[in-house]
Amino acid sequence: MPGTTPSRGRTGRPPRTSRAQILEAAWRLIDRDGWQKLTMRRLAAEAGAAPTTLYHHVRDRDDLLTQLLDDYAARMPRPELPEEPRERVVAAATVMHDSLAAWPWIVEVLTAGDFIGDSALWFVEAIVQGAVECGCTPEQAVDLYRGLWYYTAGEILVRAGTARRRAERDADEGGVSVYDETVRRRIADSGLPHLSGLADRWPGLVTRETYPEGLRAFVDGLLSHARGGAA
Amino acid sequence: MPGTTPSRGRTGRPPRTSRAQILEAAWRLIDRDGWQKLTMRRLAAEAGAAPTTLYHHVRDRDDLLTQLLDDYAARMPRPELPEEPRERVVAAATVMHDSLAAWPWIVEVLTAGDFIGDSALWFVEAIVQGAVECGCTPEQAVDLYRGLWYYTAGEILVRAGTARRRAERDADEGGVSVYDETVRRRIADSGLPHLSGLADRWPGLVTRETYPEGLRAFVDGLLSHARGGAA
DNA sequence: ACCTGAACACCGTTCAAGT
DNA sequence: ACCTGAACACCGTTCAAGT
Repeated sequence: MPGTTPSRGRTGRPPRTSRAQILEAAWRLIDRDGWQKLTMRRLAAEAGAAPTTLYHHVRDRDDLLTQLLDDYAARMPRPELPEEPRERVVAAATVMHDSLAAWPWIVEVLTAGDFIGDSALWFVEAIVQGAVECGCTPEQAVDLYRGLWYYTAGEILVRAGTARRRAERDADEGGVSVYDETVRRRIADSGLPHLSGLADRWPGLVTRETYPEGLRAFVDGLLSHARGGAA
Repeated sequence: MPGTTPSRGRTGRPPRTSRAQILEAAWRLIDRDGWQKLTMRRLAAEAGAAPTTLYHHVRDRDDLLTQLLDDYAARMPRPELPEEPRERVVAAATVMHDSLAAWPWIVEVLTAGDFIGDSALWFVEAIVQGAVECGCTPEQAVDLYRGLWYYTAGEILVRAGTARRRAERDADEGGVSVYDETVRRRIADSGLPHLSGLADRWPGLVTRETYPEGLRAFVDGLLSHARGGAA
């Protein structure tokens, strides 16, 4: 659906390429073809401009990705968070996770490209605040945030990779997953007692959604260590 | 140092390109120029062959990366692990982390490309075994492994990205880190009370090595949840 | 069998030239 | 100002042809 944001005062003149139009075309392209297909040349075609025109609005490809990131961060939901500090931490991390899981490529850009968008700093604040209210020192609160971010980013990247791989390898076939069967056999043939015993159930076990449980376990562990629970 | 592994029975004949020679050249290239520079064409040049020759030994670029992965996995240290099951889990995860942190690109390939190499399955086994001996069900043990892997992969990817970014942006400058100063100011100007209060210390706080502490906290949290510690 | 050059269909980016 | 075509220096991969 092009032209969702109408250009005001449209005349007969050739359309000028605006920053907003470029970002709009980029989202359209990502939606339709996946973010791997977001190249400067394809984006230019989608926006109806010459490839070189883009360089009047973005410094380079990295800058484009950063702008897309900020655009997305500005759209992220900002729900009311629970008063209770531990629940506040869990809720903030969950929002962060769910927002990013919808667009795993954002995390790839985040880790490879630039810093988190300013408008997404609020949940860092929420997590640090919750941790401090739970009795953490500022250092411990930042460590807690970092741990949760590593866990969250890793979960999204690993699961997105697995999902893509399964989809690619099973694209031709119908019915049973060739990918799952390959993995099952490798586990079964590993000669490792615990793994091979679980081989038949492995594909099911590793696709279960376990982020929320892991998050709560991690938060509890980090808070109890901060309170002196560690050796 | 080319030709570390001498080709047996060298004659006057033009050297045949072997799988081992290709992998050797690939490691040399990665060591020297970074893994981003590992292209088929550059690899061919490094190996002293035509680009097209590579396709006799690898199916495509993905296959090359998978072979490099297996090559690396086969070299990973396999230390004796502690008897005590909780320490066994921690030790196995630490080996996994330290091995991969030396070559963060491996994790990128792992998440984007193919499954973990067969020869690296032993520490999955070690973690699952330790968890079971701690009283976990097989499901819980696999969940625990997955959680630790997400945390580990995320830590490596995020920190490698930050380090590379800082290095790139500070390449020209000497002395004070421009990158650190940029981040400091963004935190300070965020208007978020806890974050802006920490702005001056932020660069130091987020570069600290906290993997080991986070790991122990996560393991404790997961084990205590598995024992019914959760709500 | 093993290797190759030429070719195809792409990239990101620069820059002088057009309006 | 804003946009462009031509060009540069790359990619991964295929394929018919050479030895």
